[in-house]
Amino acid sequence: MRLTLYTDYSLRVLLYLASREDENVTITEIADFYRISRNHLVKVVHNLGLDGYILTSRGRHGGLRLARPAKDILVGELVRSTEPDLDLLECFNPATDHCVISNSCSLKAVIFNAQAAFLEVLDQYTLADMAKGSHKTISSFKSIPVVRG
Amino acid sequence: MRLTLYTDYSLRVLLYLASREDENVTITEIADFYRISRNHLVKVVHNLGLDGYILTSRGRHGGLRLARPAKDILVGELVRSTEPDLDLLECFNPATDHCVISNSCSLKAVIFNAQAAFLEVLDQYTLADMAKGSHKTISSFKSIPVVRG
DNA sequence: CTAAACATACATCCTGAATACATCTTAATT
DNA sequence: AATTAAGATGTATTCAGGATGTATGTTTAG
Repeated sequence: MRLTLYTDYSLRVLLYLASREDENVTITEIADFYRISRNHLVKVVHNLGLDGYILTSRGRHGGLRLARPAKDILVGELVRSTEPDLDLLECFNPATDHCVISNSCSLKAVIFNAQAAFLEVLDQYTLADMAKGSHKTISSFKSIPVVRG
Repeated sequence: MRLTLYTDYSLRVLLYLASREDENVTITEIADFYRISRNHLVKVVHNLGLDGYILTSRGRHGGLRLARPAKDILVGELVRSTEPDLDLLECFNPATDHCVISNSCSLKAVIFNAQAAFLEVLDQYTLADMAKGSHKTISSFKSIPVVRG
């Protein structure tokens, strides 16, 4: 159970852009900052563009910027759109389901509920929340209050 | 973001055993019932034994049975012990963390919170809850009430 | 002693994520 | 018009880990 680097990078790109709202930032700058593969970032950025999260411009002085205000982008929304596979169990998808007790099994519903809770928490935070808190060290993971503004 | 078949099979084995409490059941019987790889199940079962979920006995008339009452086994507990990797982001684990902003990043905490919510839901269900409901078709995934007995 | 069961260690296959590479298109600058 | 700096796009390769298979050992009832 792990999110792909793809989703991780997507979040980081948006986080970076949020800290530079209304500026043009290049892929190279972001890759250098995080010290991650530029090649991989290229695709991440490309798809963020296709999904409408960022505006890209080619040519000299081109680059990226957020297409929407950071406070209007929910973390959960992004995760849903970048994570390639959200089927925690194969029976979530009729096309991949081979379980013989699938249609009388309560396990599926329970795991699905848990996933819904997971995404609900992510939907309580906006990109702006993240960017704001990004320079405050988190001392404990046990309980982080939801703060909006 | 998906659970391994390993976890899936672990849950199914326990579910099967719960429906046959205090009987000895063989790996072959379970593999045949679910029509899944017996070889894979062998390892699943072996580790369920090591983790104290089931009692195994060799030799003729050997087999498996639950080591504890089904009502005392939480789904969340099992998932935690069978899922090989619960690090949703690489920064969750200092050994794999390469993120340069890791110690000032609020993203980690948010994802961690979401995961906690996920596991909390799973902790609201026991194996007995699952087994009981296993012959009742779930009509909708949207909201399943927690029912205890 | 034998057959039926789990125990255990390797070996292999396969998928998909991660990464690299090459080429194209666009747009600002000169 | 040429150059250059940016993203767009498709293909290829690498690699890890999950899924599965094979073989052999060990235990125990009959």
